[in-house]
Parts: sequence; structure tokens; C-alpha cells
Amino acid sequence: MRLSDSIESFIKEMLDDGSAEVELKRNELAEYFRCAPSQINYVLATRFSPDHGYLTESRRGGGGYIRIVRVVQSGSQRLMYLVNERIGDSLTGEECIRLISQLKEAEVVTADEASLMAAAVSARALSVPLTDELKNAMRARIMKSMLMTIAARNKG
Amino acid sequence: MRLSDSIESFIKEMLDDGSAEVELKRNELAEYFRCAPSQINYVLATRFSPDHGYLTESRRGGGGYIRIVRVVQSGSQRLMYLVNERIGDSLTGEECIRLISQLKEAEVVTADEASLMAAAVSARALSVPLTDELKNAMRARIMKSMLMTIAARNKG
DNA sequence: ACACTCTAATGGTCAAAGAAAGTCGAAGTA
DNA sequence: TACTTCGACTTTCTTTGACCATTAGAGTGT
Repeated sequence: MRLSDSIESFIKEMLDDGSAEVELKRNELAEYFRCAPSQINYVLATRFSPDHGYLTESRRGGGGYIRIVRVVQSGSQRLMYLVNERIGDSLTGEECIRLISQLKEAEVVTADEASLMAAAVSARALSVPLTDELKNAMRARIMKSMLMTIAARNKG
Repeated sequence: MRLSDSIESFIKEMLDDGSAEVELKRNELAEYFRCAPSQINYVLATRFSPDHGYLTESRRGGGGYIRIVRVVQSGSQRLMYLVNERIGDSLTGEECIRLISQLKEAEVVTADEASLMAAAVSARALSVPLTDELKNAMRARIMKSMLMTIAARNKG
């Protein structure tokens, strides 16, 4: 069996033990598996990316850590669909507005949250000297990032 | 746990015990935690800055002291300050996080809204091929746009 | 009393060392 | 060809120590 697979299983077992969140020390884990510390990063990048339904957060320096949060659960299917299928690399301002109001209609987000989201991808927010293509690429990314966050909170 | 975190908690506990103000002796505190006195300055700079919602004032010489005050501002005061003075043309990701968590602490936004905002300006959202400078400029704009939306709703 | 100086007691700054984690290209493997 | 693994180098956060700045009060001379 591959090292990466072992590390993946190890982390997933930890996640199954109750909480949907786990905190670890990169160096300790690498030591445990007798591999290069950067191997852990590889596993995180290939098996615990947002597309796989996980968020990771970390801190360097003394007392540093890596935290992994599982965000995909039954209730978030629709959101994950949006993130993975509906939204591609690009989204116009209008498409954003349409999506956001659908989410509001469906009561996935509150009205206040909907306006916050709209503000984040508004023309005003993106009024920097960039091509429309780049702006729409940014919109897609900003939307995905926010939707992932909503999916994470909706897991209960 | 990190030393800095311990010192931070210690000070915050003192602040929670009633008054929104605390006075301490740098050397005594350093002695108590068995660390270099300058460590206290580090904690103040990284955890009790104005962005974190605190002001510090101090005096040297015999009978010197350090006073830490938690700043209390109304929601709209804080929003105005942020939009008009604090946020200029550029904001780093960390600065965004700090400002957002202050708004949450001050109950200007809900926890859900705070994570939404953080998601909008996260590195994940802005992982497009742009210079850091441009990204930080975008962060400033996105933040302002969102904050103005919040300010608008708080009036109605 | 008064003014002046000296000194001990504080706190401040900054650069360097230490302690994690991140990146990325090269080499290995299936 | 695509996926893994490694390790040299980078970045970020923490901790310390040497040196600097300020202040209150004691001592001294008039």
C-alpha cells in the first residue's frame, strides 16, 4: 500500500472518531510514518482539498499545527453541487446575483447574508483595472469560497 | 500551548473580571511566566493592537506600568472608522481576518456572516494569477463593499 | 526650601536565533 | 504518463537578549 494512502486512512480514522475536525503536528505525523514532512502536504493537497470536501488551516512557527475540517455532509449536497458542477471557472455578475437569490429563496442563507455575498462580488468591489474575464474568474472563486463556508456550517 | 497564548489568556481573564481596563507591571508579568520582558511587548503587539480592539498606554521609570484598555465602539462607529480610515487601498489577508473577528466580537455581524466575509477575501477565493499587491487591493475593495452593505442595513 | 544631579527602576526596540509549516522541482515508481 | 516521495530552500511565528529611553526619588550644595 502506498504511503500516501496510509496517511490518508490514518487521518480519516481520526476524523471518524467523533468530531469532524482534527488537529495535528506535521512533523510528528511525518516522524510517525518515517517520511519527509512535505509528504503530509502532498496528502493534504491530493486528498483533503476543498474539492474533496475538506478545509485545512494551519499555523507556522513554534507551536504550529495543521487543522483539517470535514465539510461535506448530507445537508450540503446542493451547495456542493454548486461548487463542483454548476460554478466553473467563471461567473458573470448577473449569474452571481441569480444564484444568490436562489439561495435566499431556498432559505439556505438569510437576506442579510445574501446582500453580503452580493456585495463581495459586486462591480463596486471588483472595480480594479482587470479584464472582464479575470473579474469573472474572481467572482467564481469568491462564490465558491463562500459557498464552501456555508456548507461547512450547515453540516448539523 | 504557546507561551504567548498563555499570556494572552491571562490578560484577557483579567479584563473579563469586571472592568474593561487592566494595569500591569511588565517585569512582574515576565517573572510570573519566566520569560524575557520583551515577550510581553510581543504579546501586546500581536494580540492587543488597535486592530484587535485594544489600546495600550505605558510609562517607564520607577512605578512604571502598562495599561490595556478594551475599546468599546458602537457598531456604526466601528464600521465608519473601518471604511473611512482604517481600510485604505490595501489590506492583507491577516488584517482582514482580524478586522472581521473584531466585528464579530462586537456583535456587529453574526458568526455566520463573519465566516462568509472571511471566505470572500480568503486566499482560496483570490487564488488567481495576480500579484499580492493587486490581491490586497481587491481585498480592501471587497471589504469596503461588504461593510457598506452592513452599514446600510443597520440604518433601515 | 530650592535647584540640580545621579541613580535605580522601569518599559521599549530591534535583530538574531529557534521552531514550526509551505513550496517546488527532481527523481523514483507503477 | 501520471502519481509519489524526498529534500533543499522559503516563509511565518515565537522567544530571547543586548542595548536604549524615561521617570521617580534620593542625595547634595546653596
